[in-house]
Amino acid sequence: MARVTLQTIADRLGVSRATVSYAFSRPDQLSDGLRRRILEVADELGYAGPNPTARSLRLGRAGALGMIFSETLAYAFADPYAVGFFQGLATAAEDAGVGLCILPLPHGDRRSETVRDAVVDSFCVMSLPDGHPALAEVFARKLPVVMVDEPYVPGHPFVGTDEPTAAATAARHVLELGHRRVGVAMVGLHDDGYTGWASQERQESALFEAMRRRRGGYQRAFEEAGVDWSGVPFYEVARNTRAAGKKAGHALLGCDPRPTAILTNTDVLALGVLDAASDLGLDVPGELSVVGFSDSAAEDAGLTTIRQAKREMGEATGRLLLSGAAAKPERLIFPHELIVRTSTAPPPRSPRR
Amino acid sequence: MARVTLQTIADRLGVSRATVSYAFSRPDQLSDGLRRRILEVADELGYAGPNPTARSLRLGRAGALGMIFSETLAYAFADPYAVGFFQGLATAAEDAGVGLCILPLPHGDRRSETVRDAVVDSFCVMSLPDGHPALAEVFARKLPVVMVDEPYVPGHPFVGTDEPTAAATAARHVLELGHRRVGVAMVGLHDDGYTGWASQERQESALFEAMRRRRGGYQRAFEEAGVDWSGVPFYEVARNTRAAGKKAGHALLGCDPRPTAILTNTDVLALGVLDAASDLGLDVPGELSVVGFSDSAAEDAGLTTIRQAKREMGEATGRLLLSGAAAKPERLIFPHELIVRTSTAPPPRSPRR
DNA sequence: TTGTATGCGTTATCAA
DNA sequence: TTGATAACGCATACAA
Repeated sequence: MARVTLQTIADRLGVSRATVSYAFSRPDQLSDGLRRRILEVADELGYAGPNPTARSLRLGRAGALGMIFSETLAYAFADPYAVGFFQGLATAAEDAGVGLCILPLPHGDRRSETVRDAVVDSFCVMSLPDGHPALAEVFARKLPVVMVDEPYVPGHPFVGTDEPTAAATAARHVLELGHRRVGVAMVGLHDDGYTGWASQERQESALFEAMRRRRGGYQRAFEEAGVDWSGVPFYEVARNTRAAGKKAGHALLGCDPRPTAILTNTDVLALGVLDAASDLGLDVPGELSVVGFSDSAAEDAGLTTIRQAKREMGEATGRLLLSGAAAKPERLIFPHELIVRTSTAPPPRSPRR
Repeated sequence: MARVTLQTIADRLGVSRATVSYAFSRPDQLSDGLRRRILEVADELGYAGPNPTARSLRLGRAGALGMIFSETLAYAFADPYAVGFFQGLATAAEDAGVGLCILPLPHGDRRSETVRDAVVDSFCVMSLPDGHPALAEVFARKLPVVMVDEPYVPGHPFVGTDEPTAAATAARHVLELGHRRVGVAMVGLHDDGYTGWASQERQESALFEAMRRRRGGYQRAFEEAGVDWSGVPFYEVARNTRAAGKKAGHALLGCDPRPTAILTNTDVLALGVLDAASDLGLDVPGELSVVGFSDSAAEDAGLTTIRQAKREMGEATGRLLLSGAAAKPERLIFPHELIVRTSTAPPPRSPRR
């Protein structure tokens, strides 16, 4: 009973392969009695049902949507923004009755052909740095692709946020509250593992387009408000974790003069900054204002943040891919919204030193 | 340029299909010049590379691991326990260089053949209620399967927690603190959407094995402590959300006499109970102790809980499936641990009424 | 180093 | 209602 196929069953019953196929895939094309007999024998022989791969080959469809992240999967699933997006994407897949295939990319010197070998009908590519080799592999497959957040490839469908405007909104919020000594903590600019102060040049040459533009939004808001951007302490961290945020917070709060407000490009980082403030006994928002980004972990902590429609973005991406509309190079920019909670307030009148 | 295959390229160059195949899959079997020419023509013709489905059929492997939940995917991704498990599973898939294919199950009257059609080499089945039809569909595929948490199917590999003991540990904790008026809030016993008080009979007939056993652990601890279980108010909710936990909290805290401690079977529910306590102006843990489960959302809130090794469980499941060891009916029970934080304390001396 | 032939397990077409 | 045949696109044993 090594391998039982349609043919095995056909032979056993003295009918043709096609007939057996009908018994499984087109029940209405067969007399009831014969069908029952076929199913019976199939069961008896331990037939596992029509082989999905063969079926897929014949039918020309995989029944699955491929999803690609730049980071390790453990990291991706630890990111509330990504998980939120995921919820939406999964919902779309669910509605269409197709699988959602998460494709790990090789990291370090590990080798892997997942993109080349993935049995999928389309790809969702999220947050890949400029020039990442996986992007070329994806395009080589000549399947529908939707890019999410970054990179934007002209001529291809894209789903994302108006990064500069969203970031500027966050920055303007603290500037309008009256803050003039503002620090910035960002993650996801480069993928070289660097954590520390980032020069203007390093900021501008960020590998990840979305974060690069987000940073540009901060700068623009400062310039429009007539606040000197070059004096803004800018701390970059390598990983989007609370611990990294705390480290950034301590670095920034150690500046002289100490910032009265800190902008971060993720909520997770912002939580870490709050930890640092707490370590130093600083009152938030009395002595320090903190702004997050994406509203993915902000509510309980009372964090002011920029809300993004992560779930809707995921769902839209899925529908684009599954409806075949991904053929057209649509560009879907989802709205964002400043959510003011209790982590921001005007700066103290005479700040402690 | 409808469809370009190996044959198209072979014809164009006047070589055989096999030669072209070699150019892609066995570069060493070919002269460098010919290989380059082939690749060139392939590029020119817009060849997308060897068709993964055909390749998969020929090779007899899919290069993907299938994953099944009982809930909608949006719900699964909102559950921190599931996401934690996922991190581990994804890590294993990543290490093995295979895809992780999430397979939505049909819900409501929706029809879907995802399990039957999934191009995967094995299945991970998580938290399916007893008798769920998807389980039969999975077994019909005759592929390696690992069940996680529930149901346990004798003769098949299983990864889970010692539910009764873990639950008893949680219950014993509050009993040993001196609580005698304890309420219980649980989710995931049935899938009929019911929210409200649950009779003893309804508790015992819970559809989900893990939660049924977890509840049994609570009861056992009470009986061993000589506390009357039948007097324990037991509130059941349909969804694992903070809002549902809050509702349960209000119901339980409305009892007379009011419980001085509440056990919940998820952290998310416990957070909701804390919300309810806050609504009523109850001090935690001064006037009310709360215990969660799984340590998935507990830390910030200072919640006492049972820590489960979700990520390790996911990784172990993946390795079982990917190493081929899933052939043996291994039964991996992962350790749990009571984490005491600041949501539990002895009951008040003379509790308010 | 390259070509030939065959099989992987289905399903669709068309004829009986 | 059922059967024969031809794809689907590829990889491999074997021969040249």
